[in-house]
Amino acid sequence: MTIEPELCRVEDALGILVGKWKPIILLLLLKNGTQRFSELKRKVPEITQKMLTKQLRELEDEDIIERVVYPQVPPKVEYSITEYGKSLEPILAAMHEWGTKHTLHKQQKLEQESM
Amino acid sequence: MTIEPELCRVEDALGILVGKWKPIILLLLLKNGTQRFSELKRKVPEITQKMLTKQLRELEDEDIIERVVYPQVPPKVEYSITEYGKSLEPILAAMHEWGTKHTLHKQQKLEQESM
DNA sequence: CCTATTAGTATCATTTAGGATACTATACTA
DNA sequence: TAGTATAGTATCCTAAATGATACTAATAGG
Repeated sequence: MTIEPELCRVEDALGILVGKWKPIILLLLLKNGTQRFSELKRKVPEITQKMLTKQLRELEDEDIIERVVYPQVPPKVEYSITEYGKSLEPILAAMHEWGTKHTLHKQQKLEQESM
Repeated sequence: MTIEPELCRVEDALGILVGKWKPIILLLLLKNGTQRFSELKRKVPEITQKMLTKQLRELEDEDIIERVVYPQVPPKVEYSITEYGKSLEPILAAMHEWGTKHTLHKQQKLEQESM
């Protein structure tokens, strides 16, 4: 296996996770299931509507999440992780595990430096 | 476990992998071991020296790679993955695996749409 | 009739990432 | 003595991501 195709596959996965708000959106949906636009907005107040919409659309375009519009007024739109999207969980789990170790690693480094 | 610390850990890992050239640099070093600056440059000709330097420095700052300078002229600097950096491999592997499936998924989607 | 509600868009501004190009030091070689 | 090689810096510029703010439609409730 040369490096090139391997790189592409890695970057495919990375491309889907990258975006200032995508990880938290995915974690929220994975954890709490189907949620309305306004619920997500409420749980991540720092995000602007424009950004929330944009990140949701991008995830939807990749079939990671599903968008269901109810024909009501005021509008109701629900988002949920697709079965396919759930396949990202091992990656997120691996990152979470690594990140936890990394936090320790950084702390130890700081302690060393201060001695 | 609330979402916040979980998110931070995920973003720590993500932050280290994100950067236009970081994945390929890591894959090259993981695959081929210690390499000089110029070797990396040769294998990734599209990258500018400035960017290569920058990405290498960022990886070094996180202890993912190690930089060894030989006091020679012309200069010789070797880069290698640290033991700690090797712990990123499961993440890269998970991404690679996922990306491979994702490529298939996209192909199937295209075929469906063209029917 | 006025107001709140929801899930957005539209427009503009700012920030961050990335790129192009030129420059450097110093020893070795032709 | 001019040219080459290496691992960078410095400066300027462009493009992409993100943010702030204001706006919309249509209905229900007071």
